[in-house]
Amino acid sequence: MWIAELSRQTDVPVATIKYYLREGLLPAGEAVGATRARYGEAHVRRLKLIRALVEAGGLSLARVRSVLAEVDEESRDLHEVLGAAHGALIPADLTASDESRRRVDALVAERGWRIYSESPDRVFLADAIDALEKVGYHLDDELLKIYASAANEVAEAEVANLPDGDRQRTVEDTVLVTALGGPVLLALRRLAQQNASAHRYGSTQY
Amino acid sequence: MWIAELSRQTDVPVATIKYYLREGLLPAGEAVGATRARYGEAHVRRLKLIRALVEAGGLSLARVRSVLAEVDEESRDLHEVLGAAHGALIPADLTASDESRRRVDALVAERGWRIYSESPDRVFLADAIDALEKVGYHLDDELLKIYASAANEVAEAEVANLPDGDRQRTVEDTVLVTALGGPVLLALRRLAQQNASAHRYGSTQY
DNA sequence: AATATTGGAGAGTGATACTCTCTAAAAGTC
DNA sequence: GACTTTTAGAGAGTATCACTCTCCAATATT
Repeated sequence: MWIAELSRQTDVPVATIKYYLREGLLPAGEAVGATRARYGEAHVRRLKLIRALVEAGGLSLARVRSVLAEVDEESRDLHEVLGAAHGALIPADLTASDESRRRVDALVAERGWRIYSESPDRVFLADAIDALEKVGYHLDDELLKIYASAANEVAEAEVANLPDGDRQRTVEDTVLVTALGGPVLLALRRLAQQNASAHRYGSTQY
Repeated sequence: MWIAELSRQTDVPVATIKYYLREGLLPAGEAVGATRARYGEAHVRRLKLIRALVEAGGLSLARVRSVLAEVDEESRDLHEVLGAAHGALIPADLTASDESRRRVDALVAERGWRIYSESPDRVFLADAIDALEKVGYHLDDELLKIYASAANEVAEAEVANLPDGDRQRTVEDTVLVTALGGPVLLALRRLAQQNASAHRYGSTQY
């Protein structure tokens, strides 16, 4: 298919597709002469993945680029790739207090989670805890454990639900579930918070 | 205190404080002569709230502005204000398929959650489900229920943990917990996903 | 009197994600 | 075979966001 058809199938303007090609987010099509290139199903899928991560997942193109680089990484163990793709989903320039890092490490150890010790998510979590403390809200251990157990239930179900497929597909699916499931979970949490606050603070009518 | 002191206490540059004043995110100080104004503890707290929402919560200034408008709304019932402040945390221009809206409504009904029927979170959730479907990943009812139950556990604990305080404080705390607790929950979920995928796909070493 | 700080307003900056314009080459149409 | 349309590729332009800088006259401080 030509670029116009790729644009039609994905609802992404031709100019934007060209921009993604230039930026290396989308592999070039198969050149047919100097001013023509053919695109295939792989391009459709890749383009949908990019748009999903950007629009629904709220990722920057820079972050999408890192994620795609990991998705395409073929030399490593699948589990390693999943970890790396995961890492690419979050900001890289984080600092967190030692106190919070210790709390995170203790939590991971207590739950017996198998996590790379250098996983950026550890630092990210410690940083998020710091942000709460900084604004005067202390996240106590009990609440943290409730978060962890809820997170665990969700994650186990998500990973169990991942369709079997080839390696590329599995990595893509994992990235998608992680990036797009987040908004789902957060929306449900806000709904549940509204319900809980209705019970705590609400008048009778709602 | 003068603006320099406000800047020192909050670690926000004077130029940025002036910008927030101009943008109406921060109320003006008490004018003392033509070129001097005094700021107080309320300004420090407001400024910390803004930075927490922007930096840790990842909100745009426009969204922060709507949230603050709701926080300052004094004429309404507390529970209503909480709902509105909640609504201000999410984008406003959403469209979702009828199919997903129905699934959301059914889920809310099944759980017996007390939610305003026009809550923007319903649409937001339906939209997030659509985004997953669009990319070829079907979120089945069982998984959706697991998300909902995990969200419920977290939300109940969060609301129960909210300190007693005056109305203004309660609204601020709710907004903070909602906005800053999100990253915490998502980070824990990613850690739990890594653990789950270690078990499903992992080699022995990690 | 000399120096420093402030409020206020406008202009400038850097990053991000496109979007538009242009050119020469090629493909399709009559 | 002339004419119209489409394409690849690259550069320039645009819109938004969140600051950040500069300047001024009016105070305060030393």
